[in-house]
Amino acid sequence: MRLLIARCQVDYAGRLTAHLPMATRLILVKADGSVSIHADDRAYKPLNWMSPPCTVTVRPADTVVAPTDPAAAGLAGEPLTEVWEVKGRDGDTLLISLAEVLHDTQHDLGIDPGLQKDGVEAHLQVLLAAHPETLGPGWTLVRREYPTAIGPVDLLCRDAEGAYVAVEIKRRGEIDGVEQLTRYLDLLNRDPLLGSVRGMFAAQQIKPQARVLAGDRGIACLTVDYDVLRGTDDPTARLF
Amino acid sequence: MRLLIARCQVDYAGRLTAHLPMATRLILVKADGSVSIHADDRAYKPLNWMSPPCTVTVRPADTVVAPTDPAAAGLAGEPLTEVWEVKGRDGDTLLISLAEVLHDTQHDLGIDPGLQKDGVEAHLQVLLAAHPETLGPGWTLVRREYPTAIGPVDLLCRDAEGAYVAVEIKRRGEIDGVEQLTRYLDLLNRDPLLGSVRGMFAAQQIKPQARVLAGDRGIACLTVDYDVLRGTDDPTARLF
DNA sequence: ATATGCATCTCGCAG
DNA sequence: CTGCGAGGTGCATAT
Repeated sequence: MRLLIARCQVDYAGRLTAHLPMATRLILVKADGSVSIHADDRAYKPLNWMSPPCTVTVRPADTVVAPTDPAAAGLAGEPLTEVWEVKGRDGDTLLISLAEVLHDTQHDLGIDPGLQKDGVEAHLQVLLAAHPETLGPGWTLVRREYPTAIGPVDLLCRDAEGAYVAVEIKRRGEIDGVEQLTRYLDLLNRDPLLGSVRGMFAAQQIKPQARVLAGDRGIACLTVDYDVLRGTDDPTARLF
Repeated sequence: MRLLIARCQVDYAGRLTAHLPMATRLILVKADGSVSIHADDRAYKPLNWMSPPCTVTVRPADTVVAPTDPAAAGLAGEPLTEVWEVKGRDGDTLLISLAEVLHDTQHDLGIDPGLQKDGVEAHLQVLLAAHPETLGPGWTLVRREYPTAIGPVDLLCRDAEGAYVAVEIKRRGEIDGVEQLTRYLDLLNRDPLLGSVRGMFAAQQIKPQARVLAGDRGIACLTVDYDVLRGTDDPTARLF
């Protein structure tokens, strides 16, 4: 990993065109060849970047600064040291015009062992599939990821009376999740083998608007307490 | 901006729990107080991060390594130098356990002048508004951002026969865009002044599923060639 | 390979 | 402040 602190101007041309005026920024060049440019704020998003795979071509500034060169616009005579041309797989380009390099170091990090996650939607689905009685007394699971023409329903269950219920699971229940479940229900209710299929929207938190929309469409809502569900968890059913 | 290269272990607890085993990584501490941890690959996404506003508390390692401390798990006796506790506004925490600092520099970058963009959906809308005949022969524009109770329709047009057409514009046409247009059409068709309003879904690319759903609802689809449209563009209509 | 959906999404805008 | 949509979304998974 190479760390540069430099005065630079950046021009991106690809799915959009974007321009960063000359200023001091951090430039990260990683071992996979990717490049990103960071300002001194925002933890997550770089100002500009090029995802791997990409290639970096470095040229002395005087060979590229020409009247038609986009990098020449707005420089107002500030001398450049180098111009980097970063090319992505889709032909998009990042032109980094370096005026002054204040810091330049290289570091060998090795491969990262990677992130271990817990608590995402997949895990919620596993837990609810293992404990369908959480959804309603006497409920049983038909199957997880029940297939339809427009994608799988998270859970298909039967209630105590044997009627089918399609369950959509989200970490955060919002309006688009209700829309999604509605589409599934439209399809499932055309299947004569299932008969009438009800819907249930299960999430750790459900936003008021989503709850109203669900109610308007006859879809039941259930807020799930992840920690409680986890407490009833069979250790052999764990994802990790 | 502070740049650290360090052997570290990271534990996040918030909207999910996540764990990074001990390894050498880049730690970025920015002027706004935000913290991010990068591996030597991926241009865009950090392994872990804490968005501002957040606070960093640094403590000597021996004051925090206890049997119940999550940072103590898996360390197998590797000596720590410091433990950083980063707390976010929602009570989420990032625990960074530093074992060895290989590089530590500080840099003053100043505020960034910021990014200038061009070519997004707004521009497509401007271009189509200037050339409604692209949508259909003899079509005219009623107005951009035609207001409804649930938000503005991108374009309201009249076709050659004078009938109203609501146009939803996306860069990439997907299923939720069709849902959005459907909601607008439901409302517009209740307005007796407009009479029957048809729908058109215009995008640079339209996904098969979105096309099928649109067809099922009697909504026309149009794929727009941005470059061709741009070629016919009146320069005075440019956004920038 | 493409397509579909999730994300600690982030970010900006409007009500 | 919340909701909603856009993003050069990135990213993993299933097809």
